[in-house]
Amino acid sequence: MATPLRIVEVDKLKTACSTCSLHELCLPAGLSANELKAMDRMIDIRRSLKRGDYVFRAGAALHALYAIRTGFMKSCVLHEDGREQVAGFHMMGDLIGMDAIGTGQHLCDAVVLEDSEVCEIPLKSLELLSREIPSLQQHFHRIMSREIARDYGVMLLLGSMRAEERLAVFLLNLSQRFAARGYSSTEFHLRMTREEIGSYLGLKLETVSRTLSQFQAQGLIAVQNKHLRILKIDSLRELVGQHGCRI
Amino acid sequence: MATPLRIVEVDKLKTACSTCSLHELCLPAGLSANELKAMDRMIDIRRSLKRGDYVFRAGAALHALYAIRTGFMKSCVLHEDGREQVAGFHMMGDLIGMDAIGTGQHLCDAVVLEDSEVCEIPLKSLELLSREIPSLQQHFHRIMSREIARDYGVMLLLGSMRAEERLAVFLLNLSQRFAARGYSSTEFHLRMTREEIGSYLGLKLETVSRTLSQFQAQGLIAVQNKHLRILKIDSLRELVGQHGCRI
DNA sequence: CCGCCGTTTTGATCTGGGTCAAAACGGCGG
DNA sequence: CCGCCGTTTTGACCCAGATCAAAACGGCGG
Repeated sequence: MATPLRIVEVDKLKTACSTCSLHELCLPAGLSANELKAMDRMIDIRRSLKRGDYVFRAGAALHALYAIRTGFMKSCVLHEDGREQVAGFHMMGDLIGMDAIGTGQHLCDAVVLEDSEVCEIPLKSLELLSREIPSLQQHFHRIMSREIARDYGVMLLLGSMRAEERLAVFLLNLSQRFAARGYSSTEFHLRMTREEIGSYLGLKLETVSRTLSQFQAQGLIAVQNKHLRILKIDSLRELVGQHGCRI
Repeated sequence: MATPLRIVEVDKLKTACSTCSLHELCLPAGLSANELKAMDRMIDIRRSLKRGDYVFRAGAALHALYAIRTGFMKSCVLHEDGREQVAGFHMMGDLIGMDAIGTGQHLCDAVVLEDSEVCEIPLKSLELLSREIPSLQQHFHRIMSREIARDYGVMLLLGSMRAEERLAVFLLNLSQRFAARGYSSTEFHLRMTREEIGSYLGLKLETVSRTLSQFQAQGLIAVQNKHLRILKIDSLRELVGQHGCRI
């Protein structure tokens, strides 16, 4: 919170979607070889970011959307009094910055939690290209829609789940996203602090800590500091299912 | 909750964006006369809906997006156990159904709270036309983005505001939306029950009722049943500002 | 016009999670 | 390798809002 945060450092590097291992997960998913080349021409800046950097800040003008190549970040909306509400955690393959298209101004900070690389996608170019490539257009719409769907899930969580359910949903979501990226679904590092988890889930850090300890005592997980292992994923699912949701 | 809900009744009526009084608020905002005519060809079904009807239901396949011509509705995601979480309230000029583009399936119910008319916008046609009309493409993107931005606001509300702040935000938001549609910003009918307000705000209906009574006792508003008058809008704004947010 | 049923209000009491406090941990810079 | 500072854990206590209960209201169908 009180750590000094550097303004983003720009390393202009040539990027190529066509050679990127994420291109089946990221924006160009499903494009032909030729279409990928067109994407390559559009995305020509890659930025390297260090922990604590901002990708963009609330209030700043929208320059581009950002596709995450590697790393981990959070986006958070800020209270006037300095408190923050984490609106999401983002990892490789995710596209961020879409909140700014409506007004031309970002409404949240995007803060790097683990050294990252992002590809800059100028909105104008994306619009231009998606007029020419229907499957890109469709995929972009799907990505925005999925963000809306995710947000509905978070509302459900914040609006009507108890602390244990929230934590279980959070862990299952991380697990599933790591799995989709080829990592272990049962063992991973939490890149964020208990306070950031709490902010995301509408809980205080003490409650997050206590609930994790409780899950550990119940044999559902093993945590030590940021290292987490899911031992009984089905029990976690049941925990959510009991008073859970259908999404 | 236990009221029997009819499956939507379809009245196929010819619609024309070019003659619709909402076209500066709705999807075709900013289009030329010729472009409006193209929109007219795309939207050829208008549906009349009665209180209690569903525009679409969670799990149903996406057929079209719906632009609200008149009326009022809520969208809600459902728990397995039957409880519901209201994700939003929608009124004329709003576009609903965008949550379904990602998966092709709706993930919430859209329930009519006040007799309504909606225009069906087939997604395929919208995609086709927005490839031809850049300003339509841009406006559609802005609308999706604004939905994301709205969702972030709701997360902030649910994640870190107290009951009074939540209610104040809710009333101010309704006020502002009615004003944008040419209605009074200080006097309007609440189309939803206390329970639905509570669900949206992550509160119980008793808390909503108590907090409204409290606002009334403080002279901030006058409520009788569903009729609401805002007496001191600035005091409401302050209430939010104190521990409030910057969006 | 009456009766019924869903909605709203208000009161009394309870509790999940917040708050305050302090100790233990752990990673990084020197 | 040590010391420091941010993070995490755990305990004790508190309170905003939930829950339970019941009365008042109001609109609609007969």
